[in-house]
Amino acid sequence: MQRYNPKDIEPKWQQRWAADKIYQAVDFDDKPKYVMLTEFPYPSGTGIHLGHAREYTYGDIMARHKRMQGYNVLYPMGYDAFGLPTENYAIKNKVTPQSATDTNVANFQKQLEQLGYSFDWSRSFRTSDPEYYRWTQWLFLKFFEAGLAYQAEIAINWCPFEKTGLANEEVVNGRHERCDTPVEKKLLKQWLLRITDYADRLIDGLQDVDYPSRIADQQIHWIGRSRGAEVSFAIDGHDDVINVFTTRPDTIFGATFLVLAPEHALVDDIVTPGQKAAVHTYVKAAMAKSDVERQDTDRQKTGVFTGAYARNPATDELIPIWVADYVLHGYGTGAIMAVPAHDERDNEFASKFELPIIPVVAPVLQEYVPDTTPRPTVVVLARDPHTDTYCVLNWRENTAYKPQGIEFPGGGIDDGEAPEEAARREFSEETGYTDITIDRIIPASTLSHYVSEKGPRRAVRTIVLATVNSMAANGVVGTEEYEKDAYDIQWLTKEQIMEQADNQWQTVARLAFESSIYTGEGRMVNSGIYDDMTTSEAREQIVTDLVEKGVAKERVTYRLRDWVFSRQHYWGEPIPIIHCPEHGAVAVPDDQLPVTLPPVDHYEPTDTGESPLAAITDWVNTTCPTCGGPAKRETDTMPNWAGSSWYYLRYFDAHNDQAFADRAKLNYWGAVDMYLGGMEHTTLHLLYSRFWHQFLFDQGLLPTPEPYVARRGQGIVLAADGTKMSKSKGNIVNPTEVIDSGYGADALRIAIAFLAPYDQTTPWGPEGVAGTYRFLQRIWTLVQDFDTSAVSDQEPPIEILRPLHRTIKKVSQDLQEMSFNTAVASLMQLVNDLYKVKAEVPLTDGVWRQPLATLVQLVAPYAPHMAEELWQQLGNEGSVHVSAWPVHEEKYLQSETVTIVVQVNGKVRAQLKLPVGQSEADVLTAAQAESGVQAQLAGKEIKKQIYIADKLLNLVV
RNA sequence: GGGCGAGUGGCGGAAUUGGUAUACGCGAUUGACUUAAAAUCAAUUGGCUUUACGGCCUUGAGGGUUCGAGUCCCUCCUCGCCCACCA
Repeated sequence: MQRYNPKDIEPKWQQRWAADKIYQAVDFDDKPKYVMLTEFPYPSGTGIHLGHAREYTYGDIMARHKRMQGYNVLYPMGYDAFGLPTENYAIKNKVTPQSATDTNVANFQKQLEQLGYSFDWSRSFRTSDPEYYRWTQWLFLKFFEAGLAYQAEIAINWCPFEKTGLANEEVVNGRHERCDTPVEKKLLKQWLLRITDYADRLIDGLQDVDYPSRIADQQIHWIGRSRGAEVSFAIDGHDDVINVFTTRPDTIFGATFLVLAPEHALVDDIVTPGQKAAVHTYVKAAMAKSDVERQDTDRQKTGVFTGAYARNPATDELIPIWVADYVLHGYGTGAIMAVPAHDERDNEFASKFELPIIPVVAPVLQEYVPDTTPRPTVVVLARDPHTDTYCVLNWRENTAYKPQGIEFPGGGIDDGEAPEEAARREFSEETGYTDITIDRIIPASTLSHYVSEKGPRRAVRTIVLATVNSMAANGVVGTEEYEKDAYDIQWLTKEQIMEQADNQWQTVARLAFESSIYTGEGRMVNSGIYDDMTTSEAREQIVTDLVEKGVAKERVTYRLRDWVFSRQHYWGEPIPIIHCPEHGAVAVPDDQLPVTLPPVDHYEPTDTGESPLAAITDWVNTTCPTCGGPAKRETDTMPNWAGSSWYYLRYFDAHNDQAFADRAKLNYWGAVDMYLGGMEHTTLHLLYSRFWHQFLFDQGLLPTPEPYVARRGQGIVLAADGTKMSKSKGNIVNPTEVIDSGYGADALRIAIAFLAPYDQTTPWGPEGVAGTYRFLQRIWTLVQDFDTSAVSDQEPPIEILRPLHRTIKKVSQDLQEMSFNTAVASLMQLVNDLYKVKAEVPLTDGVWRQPLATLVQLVAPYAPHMAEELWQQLGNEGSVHVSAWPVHEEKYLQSETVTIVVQVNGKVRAQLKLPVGQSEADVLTAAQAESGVQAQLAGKEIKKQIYIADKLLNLVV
């Protein structure tokens, strides 16, 4: 008998599999194809970590399962080798990036092979191979030819640490996502890709693919499509107009001022002489601020008046034009109409600079009666400062017009009366208190309907906040007949009010207490002919009317910006463009691709915003492909995301030197069937590669509109203490060390699979591997104890077949759902069951042969080395990894007896082991015979019984 | 501040989608083997209570629907991730 020693077994089979090429995918095979893709790694100097192992182990399990199910599986692997980390590593270690990449890739390769993954290594490549980036450059030129790659001098995000421009997607909270350096603005001539042209396609395409809603939602949100209107405001005494974008044209009657971004082109034109200095100072200061400073939402609003006015096209009133940095230059038109009553930012700004606030949308608090005349009313929230309580009327019982419970005092505003006067009058009439100070008025802030003696009526309520100065009261409580003795005056805290008030009064209280402004839907007030319309009706009608007047158009805007595609670094694909004084930017012709990186001594980035390539004059100076005259090469390189935007396509035809991939092979392999990767790439790599793919599809270069049929994101592996693994904390788990410590790759793979659901972030318990190693050993022992020479023509007993087939079913189902942890649990359960059976049926009996072989097949995707070894020991031909996946038979799952749970009043009182298919009456009789049930039924009458066949009987007494 | 997700033993986590809560593993305890330890095998392991049979409680907190709720509904608390002045 051999001991289970992974150190012997694992390298042996790794070599054998490579020699036999059993994992090589076959182009144009008759079997159905399946492309299992995991994100290729960046070959850093630190080697692979547990996060890589988790991703590739899941992918490998699925790939192996599909292969055994008879698919022509392509499970490829390569290296995303261009980019700053390698360049930095090379600078630090005084080597070239090329040789640093060679070293790191060799290290990665060794580690990945050690884990026994079934990659088809024959299709591997690095994005930094000239044979590969030749095609990255070729594809870039397709964008260039289509006008989707363009140069522009814009203020871009600049990372001062890595000395390069960045894409919008690489900036998180104003910092570079990779190195956490605060990002600066820098005016540079940049290459950009027009990803915004694909904004709609990138959203709509998500309907045809199987992505988790989390990922799809995040992409949709990132693209940020808003439908609204662009409205022109005429500048007073000026020929120009200011265009603003708004999603709420219904609120235009409440637009009391305009705000321009500091960068807005019209700022200089419209500023009045008196304001020139102030505006200039403000704009200069705003430009100098970093993104971190400008995006700090805790910061107070700042701004300055331009002295100019514009005419609100709805009200025809003149409204002031301000400049403020809370309006972003890059979004919409860089100018807004401010509606301080219904937008929190505008409200904050208006409050600070004392600009008028006019509410135009009122929330509808109660069932609404539109065909009655609205009646202006006040509602008074009067506070006693000594007790911090508010005065309410508590109605004693339901009357014809008032429900029982609390409300705030108040009533109708008489003709010619100001809201403030009405508030004083009503409050004193209803409560007897007379000495109050009015603090704040929230005009026309809610709409509701009520029933009076005159029938249903409608109230537009103005909320009045007041302070009670003295508790002296005149004793008059209610002047109307129906009010007399009908309510009590109470003083309640905010909390008590929120607890006791109905929805209507709660909303009133919330508006008053939180001074929150209403941003939701409702009905129009203070909006001329649009009054009483719902906000959505008004939205449509106002836009229609403004379009007719020629001052507005419907418009869609996006949060997404064009992709800044230039990097000022050495270690990337040179952008294949030649600048000619005569012909401008000219594409490098096909036959001159690739534009290779020149070997250089110094490739440190510069502070000037120029690539280090610019200093290599030999390389830079060239001739124009169009006229042959002297010209210069583009010296910027592509971002790290370029090579990874199409790499999966190259696996379909990795060594083609005539095309990025052969069309027939692209047609055969089609789209990636399952793409597993990290959540952090959702708005970067995943979005970028969908963009490239959609564009290439439109160019007729690809057969499918979307690159990935399905996408899943694996969770992060944390350190044992629940914190993130990091180099600085020294708590990184190295997969190689786990393997070398004696547990082997198989035990590690199962520990990963068993850890948690695949998409869950979870801590790594180092003891887990000890447990899975033990599990493997138990399987190993079963096969060692089996007499491999024993034969039997008998069918194995049902005690073996039932758990076996139950497990085949469960494991197959779980693999389908990627529930790897429960699949492993059920395999462990099976082994436990078999250990019990071996006491009855000795392992020397030949009936064990088939069940053991099946067990080995079931664990093969998880523990490929041990499974292969045992498969051979059991005398099977060929590799277990190309054997046919077992299929369960229902007949073995059926049992003659079932356990029926007996509940009394929903509590379990007994369990009955009964033959299948008993009648309800028989089950009841059997249940009543149980002592535990009898005790509960004693002296009681069964009122109701619920019976679920072969499962449960619940008696209600 | 907004969006999404999650709270189950000492720990990682199960639960057929409304029907025996705590599968499987780790850890712990005990026994067998051993001079001993490791390894292995066998057993116990949610809490309180009872000599025992048993009883009571338990899925973040509180309420609701139901014969029956970890699962559905409402209110609240906590944590994680993503986004964050996007008009």
